[in-house]
Amino acid sequence: MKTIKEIAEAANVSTGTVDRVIHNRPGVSPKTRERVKAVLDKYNFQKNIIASTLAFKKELTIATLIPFSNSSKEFWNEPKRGIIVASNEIQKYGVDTKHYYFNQFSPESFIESFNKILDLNPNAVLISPIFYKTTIKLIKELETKNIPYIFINTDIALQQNISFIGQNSYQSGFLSGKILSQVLSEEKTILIVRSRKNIDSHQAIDSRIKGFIDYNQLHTPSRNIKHLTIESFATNEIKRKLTNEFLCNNLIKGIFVPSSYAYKIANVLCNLNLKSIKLLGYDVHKLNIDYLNHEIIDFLIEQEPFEQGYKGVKILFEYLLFKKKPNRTYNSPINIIVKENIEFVENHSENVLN
Amino acid sequence: MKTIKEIAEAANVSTGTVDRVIHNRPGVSPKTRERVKAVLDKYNFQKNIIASTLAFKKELTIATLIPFSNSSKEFWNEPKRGIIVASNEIQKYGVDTKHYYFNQFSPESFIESFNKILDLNPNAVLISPIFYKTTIKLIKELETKNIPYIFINTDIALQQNISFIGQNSYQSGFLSGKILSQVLSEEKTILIVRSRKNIDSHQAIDSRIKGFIDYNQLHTPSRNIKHLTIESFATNEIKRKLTNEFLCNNLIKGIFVPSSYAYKIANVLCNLNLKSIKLLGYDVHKLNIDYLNHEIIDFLIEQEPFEQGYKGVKILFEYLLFKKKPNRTYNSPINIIVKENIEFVENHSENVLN
DNA sequence: CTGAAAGCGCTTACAG
DNA sequence: CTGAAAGCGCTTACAG
Repeated sequence: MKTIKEIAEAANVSTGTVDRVIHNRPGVSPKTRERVKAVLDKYNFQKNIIASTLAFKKELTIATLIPFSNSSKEFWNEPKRGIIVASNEIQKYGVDTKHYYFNQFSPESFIESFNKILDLNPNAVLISPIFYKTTIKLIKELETKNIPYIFINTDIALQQNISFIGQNSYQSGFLSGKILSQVLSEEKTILIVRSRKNIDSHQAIDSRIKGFIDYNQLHTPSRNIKHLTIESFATNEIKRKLTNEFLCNNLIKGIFVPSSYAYKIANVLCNLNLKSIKLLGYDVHKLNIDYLNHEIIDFLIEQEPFEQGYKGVKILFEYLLFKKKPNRTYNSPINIIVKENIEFVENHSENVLN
Repeated sequence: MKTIKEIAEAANVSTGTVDRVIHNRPGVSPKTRERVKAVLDKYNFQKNIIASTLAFKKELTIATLIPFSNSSKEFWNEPKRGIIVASNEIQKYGVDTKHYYFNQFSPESFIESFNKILDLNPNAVLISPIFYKTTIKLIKELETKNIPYIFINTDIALQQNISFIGQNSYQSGFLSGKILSQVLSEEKTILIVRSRKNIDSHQAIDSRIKGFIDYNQLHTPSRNIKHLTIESFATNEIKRKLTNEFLCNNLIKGIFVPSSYAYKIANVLCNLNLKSIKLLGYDVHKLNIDYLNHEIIDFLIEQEPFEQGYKGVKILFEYLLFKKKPNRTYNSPINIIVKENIEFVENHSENVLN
């Protein structure tokens, strides 16, 4: 491995000039630039990143923006933990991180935090773009400022984000359709429960439902699928509406909840003593885990949210420091979690490297 | 963050002395040592690892020892890839890696490669200790030389390995029991197929079978479970023996293969036109994937083998450079893979960060 | 036992 | 446009 000094000697210039060429900085005559480039290429020069970060004193800053979680029981606590762990790792290499949060049910709070990031003027941004229209509008600011950004968890097509890390929602719904079809014969009815809140914000929910329905149309076409929309996830409302459903239709043997709120349904099923209903939901967090362990919730679909946060920060870090171009998409796995493997869900407990 | 220079000033010594104290090197009077330590503690000094690795020119070497894989289709190709990716990452920080392989059916080849590692005299070793007795014997050499080592994939209790990364085999068998029980009612017979080859080497296989049987005893106690042992995984032998089984016992509706060779059984099931048999095996590799996509294999249990190799190297790296003590055990997840989520298995395709 | 100084491979004012 | 030199924060011979 050649050093800058050796390159400089070979090209008959000073190390300062080599540095200018390597980083495409101005102040080098075209002729010299070409000569140095040729030597650089000849030896396939790779700069020593250790020496580089030691000498480079300007701090790099990465900003992150995800929904806040009130407690470790919630879904968003995992991406948050991934972000924090990655941040601690890259701190050693002189990269600073600032974390911003927003209320996942309030576009206004998203805007507010986003503006703080614009004021900070970081070198790169990680965003969970839950609000479609709001994001589209705000993201332009990053683009005019030439700040690279990455999306996690939710993707928004046609943006200039350098990468996306998250699950293929349609396919996860399709898989959910298969799982319930394996345990419920075709004459059993399945109920899909969603909330209005979700309708406004998460496109992911739509895709999950579409995948679920498509699976059934393909493989169990005669299955009856019913839909239930609730205003919120308030226990009373769920209880009343579910009771109605079961009175009208006692063929319902399975429930598909395409959001992280399966535990709310599970709670009501316990109440109504309907524990044999097969219940499939999304996301591994404390509230869901409790019902999974009692097999009120039978299946959870998991997407390694810790990894989404962790990988997102790491990708930005390598992009900034090593100019490493990431893939356009990193698909999170679609993991099937049941009582018997919940204990080993990645990074769920203290199973963390750093 | 204080620097060594600042600590030196505060303690009224030179930076060399501070360095000696930090690294517990000899040549410092007890009195001075205490004084410096006090200042170090007072400011909670953390050394700048960047500057440290730049100045530290002695190369660190990590050796790895896993079964070789002839092609990217085999299981061991994934831990190998994880090891390579991690090795490339830590190369930047001046850590060298040497990779050794052995034939997973030949203890002799294990010994041969192990001896090469002893000759190399590396700073740390990653091992997949497939052969119980052989490992026990050889590992002592590492201990007398005071070389730290880590196990991946297979654990051997009571050794001085600093960490183990792998799946809980018993629990994975228990989960397999549940999966087949969900899709096969209790009166259906299940066949467990294992090979002699495995009996000699893998304790993991025993644990998987035990877990599988325990689940059934607990939840479907009246289920009939049959055992079939084959000498090798030669197609002809499998075909003959399976034919016998199905002639004698046409209640067999499920097969549990507690190794990565489910594709060999799948091949024969295709031949015999017994595609409706539910077949569950282990490990995601090309040969199994093909049968999973055609739903001849219905389920595969996966353990994120890429991650085992990757994490193993990273843990040794952090142990050597930052003196970071790893957990005793990192449990690999027990992932359920079916046709509908195979595409998104972690790191399966080019879904890799580095 | 202790310190002064050179050096690791880059980056960055500064001078010309 | 270009180079000489100082400096990033450690580590390591070397001298005393």
